[in-house]
Amino acid sequence: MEKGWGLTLDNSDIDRVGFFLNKPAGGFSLNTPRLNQSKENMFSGGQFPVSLNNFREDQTAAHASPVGEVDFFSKKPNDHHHHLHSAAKSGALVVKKERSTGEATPVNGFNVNTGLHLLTANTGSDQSTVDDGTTEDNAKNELAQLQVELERMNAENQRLKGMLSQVSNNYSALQMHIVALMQQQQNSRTDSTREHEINTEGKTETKKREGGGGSMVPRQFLDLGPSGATADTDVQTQSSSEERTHSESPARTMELSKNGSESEGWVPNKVPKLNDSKTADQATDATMRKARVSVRARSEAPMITDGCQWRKYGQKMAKGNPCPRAYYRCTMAVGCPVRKQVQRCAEDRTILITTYEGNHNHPLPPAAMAMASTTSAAASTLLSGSMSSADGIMNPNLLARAILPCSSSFATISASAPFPTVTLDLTHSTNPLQFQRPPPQFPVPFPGPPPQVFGQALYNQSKFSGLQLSQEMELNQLGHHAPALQLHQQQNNPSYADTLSAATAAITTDPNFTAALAAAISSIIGGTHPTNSSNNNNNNNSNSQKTSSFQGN
DNA sequence: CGTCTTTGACCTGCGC
DNA sequence: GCGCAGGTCAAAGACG
Repeated sequence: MEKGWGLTLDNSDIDRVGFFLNKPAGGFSLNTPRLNQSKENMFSGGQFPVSLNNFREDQTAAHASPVGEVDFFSKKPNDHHHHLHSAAKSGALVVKKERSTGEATPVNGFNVNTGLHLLTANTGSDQSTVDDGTTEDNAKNELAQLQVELERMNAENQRLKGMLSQVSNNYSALQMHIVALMQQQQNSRTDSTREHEINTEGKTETKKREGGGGSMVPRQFLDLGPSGATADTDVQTQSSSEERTHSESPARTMELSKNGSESEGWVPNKVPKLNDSKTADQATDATMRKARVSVRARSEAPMITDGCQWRKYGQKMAKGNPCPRAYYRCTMAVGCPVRKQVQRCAEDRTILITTYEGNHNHPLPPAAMAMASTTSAAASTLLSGSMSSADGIMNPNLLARAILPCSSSFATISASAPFPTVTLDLTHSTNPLQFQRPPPQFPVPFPGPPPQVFGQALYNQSKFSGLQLSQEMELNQLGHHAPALQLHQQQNNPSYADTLSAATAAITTDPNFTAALAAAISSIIGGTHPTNSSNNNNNNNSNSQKTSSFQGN
């Protein structure tokens, strides 16, 4: 099994990345390194920057000096009066009114701040006439109330955090969907042109499209992933899929071989084990494995730890690379179709190229959730971005936009491969202009908002890549107002930019962080549906059974 | 003893 | 048809 890997992809890292880099949009500022269950972290995260921070400070002060507080009430009546009066002047009177009207104290910063003033605002010289006995009880009650409020706010904060995450997920999914729909619309307008392209590039493509559902090839994947697209897979497309696979392979493989970096990845040119005896369902299983996600990251370890259990089932010497290519399959469940290939880069052997394929058909531990959603999410989103035709293959640029709205410096779509492949390159230095890697085959502009972790971390770099203008333009085109807000935040808020810079530096210098980011990116590709694996499980349950013979070793 | 890795053999598709 | 390359299988060995 995996042991001693240098890269780890655990959820904590993902969360750290995600919240640190991405979440502040929408007024929230979840820049706490770890938003776990710690109350202090919860509040210091700044979700309620004014009221809660003050509240915590107040409470801390109250706890830190309880004696002084007691002395204040019992031994120094003058001061007592003085403080109470000051507090009343600064708003303590409101607290008393609230208590007099009921137990349900509204949670807002004003009230909390009022409590603070009660304890700290003692600079005045006025005398108070408030009753001592009731005041002491009130203070204790108030403290208890504040503690209750604190707990309640914690719960609320947790709930909001979850809601925010859900909203982010939904937003990403909707964004993908919009892009897909727009592309579909555009495809219908440029159908004739595309036909010409298809005839030019793929000698058998047109024939396949004519032959029974060939145009729906990408749609086959829609039920495989979590993108939320309607599951429209039918058996008709499966045969055509296989047919396409075989017929497209030569030209695309040759084209791919021209790209040095891409050729190092996993570029299969055939569907494994699809013979005549295979059923249509098995063909479906094969097609679901077409879309791939390739991650390039620097690591001295032989393999990145992504939370899943893998079993090595083969190793081969690939042409053009002195480093052997290792083949792994997921062993977390019998019949899980997910496989991955690990190979070191020929030019730079510190770079580890990990290519994932397929969807898990089993629940996954949290640590594996990020990378687990990679393949299925990439597959589904990748292909849902080109729903109605083979444009996902023929027009990789559009496809890339649908999948990875990010800088071309980090993500590329290899449409020359027989199957669409998302390549995430996380090996670059902090200076985005110093990319040693050969230019990506299909640059991926930044059409949409910086999605979650990936976006904000890379968006900063995309600025230097000269892509910002097009990004903004497409932002407007897509009507992504929230991302536009993020953009302005980034531009107008120096601290925000500093945060991004620091994050970028951390990402590019820390291998673990890079790996974590890779996992996060992979999750985001498909909208980061928490139930991704379970969805896939549902979608692939039949597959797992059908492929038992295929997997059964 | 069970699990995993290693590694040579085998299968398949493709180009010539 | 043959050779090449990618991918997979499965027996043998290693390991805990």
